[in-house]
Amino acid sequence: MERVYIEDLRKHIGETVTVQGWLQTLRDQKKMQFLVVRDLTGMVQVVLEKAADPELAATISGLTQESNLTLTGLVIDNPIVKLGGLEMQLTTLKVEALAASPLPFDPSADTLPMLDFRMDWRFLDLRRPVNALLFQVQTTLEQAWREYWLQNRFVEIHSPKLMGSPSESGAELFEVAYFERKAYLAQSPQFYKQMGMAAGFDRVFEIGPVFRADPSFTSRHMTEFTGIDMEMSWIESHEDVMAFQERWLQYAWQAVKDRHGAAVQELFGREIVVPSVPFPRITMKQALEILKEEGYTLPADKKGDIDPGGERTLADWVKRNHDHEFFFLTDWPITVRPFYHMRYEDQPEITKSFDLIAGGLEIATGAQREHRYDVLARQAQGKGLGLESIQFYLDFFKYGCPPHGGFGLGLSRTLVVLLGLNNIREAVYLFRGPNRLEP
RNA sequence: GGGGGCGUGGUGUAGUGGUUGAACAUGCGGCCCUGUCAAGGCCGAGACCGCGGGUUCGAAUCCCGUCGCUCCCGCCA
Repeated sequence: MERVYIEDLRKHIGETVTVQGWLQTLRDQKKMQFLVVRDLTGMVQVVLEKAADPELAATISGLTQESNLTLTGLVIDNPIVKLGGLEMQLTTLKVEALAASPLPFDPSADTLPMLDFRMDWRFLDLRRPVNALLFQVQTTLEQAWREYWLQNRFVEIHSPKLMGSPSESGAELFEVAYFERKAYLAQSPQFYKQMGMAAGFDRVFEIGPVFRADPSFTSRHMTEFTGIDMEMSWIESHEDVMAFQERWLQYAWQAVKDRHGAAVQELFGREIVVPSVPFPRITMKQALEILKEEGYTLPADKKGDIDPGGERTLADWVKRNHDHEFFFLTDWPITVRPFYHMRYEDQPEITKSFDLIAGGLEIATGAQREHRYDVLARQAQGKGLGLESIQFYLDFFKYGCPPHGGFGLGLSRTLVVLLGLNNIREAVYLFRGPNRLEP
């Protein structure tokens, strides 16, 4: 018999159907047995009058919580049942897998173990409906982004994650044994997505893993995460990139609201607010003035950078003055930006760059790139980089590469902001950090 | 890499020097009751209080070390 999803049971009142799922609760009474079965779409009460089938009743008595069941029975409307006002009268049951007991923890309990313990048993943690929803939201996000890219003539690329030489800085790269020599895990597809511009692809995007060997112990860092990267040609400035990004984000927020708005409200207690465009833009110069007015003192050694506390203060200011959850922080000084960011002709100390701050969290960084070979080489040297190690990259710009720019955005950080989570480890399938390589 | 906090039955917590034979909730096992529904009732098993050392007549409780977790800063997505 074909499987019916629990959320569709009401369409089958009076029919005998099969559902498959997990035993969440068993109430084994003297004459009756009640099973609460959960699948990805919901929960249903299944009943058996023990006298009607003593053998089946005995099987049910031996079931453990979270066992996998295939159940067939008659769906009946029953307003007395608190769970959806219907129930299934069991006729046959197949135990697909009996769960060991006791469980390390009960995924349906009110009080949850601490995050680190749940990560040890992530597959149990992911059985919680709230987590199933989180990954459905993630799927919708990625689909919407892809739709928007495809509507705008983007091409998807998959760049290598093994690299022969430390490229940008070298400090934050993982080293791996590669036959007789060393290789490095890519900490960004930056160079390779720019190659797509030199290749004449005009616009490319990539969704892929990114590795950072930073020993960071915070609620927003991981050593491996999924990067959302794009690059577009023939732009006039980083403003074109921001204008694209805000509409691209707006489109995805709308898709999540349309498809999961009600569920997110119910399980995360959060309303999805589709942001208006354009997002507010604040230059670094303005930001420093705002922080001064707000009475926020930056640490002395910031060299024109803004710390997370400053970013949150600015986010509050934007919320108050523009009623917006997002803002672009633009025009960063060259001291805190990589060599490939383009600089203003009339302000050589300032880059045509931006960060996107959402809910006080930095979720993306972008810029117009320097596409002129000579200027790029000079800027690299100015940063103290040896040209030999990046010659393959510089070559991209030697034989005609159009003006271009792009951004990199963190997938899990975006989910943190979208769903109002307090730790990035809640937002990722399996967390990787300095002390976490398992499971 | 720097700083703060925490570490008690499976899980979440209480207890901060002596009526502690370490408590409570939940989970687990057994029994009872019941068309139940976050079910209810009774009984039971389960921790030598992360680990090592020290102070003290006496340490889960104080001190030192160590390991683990966590948050903040730095760095970034």
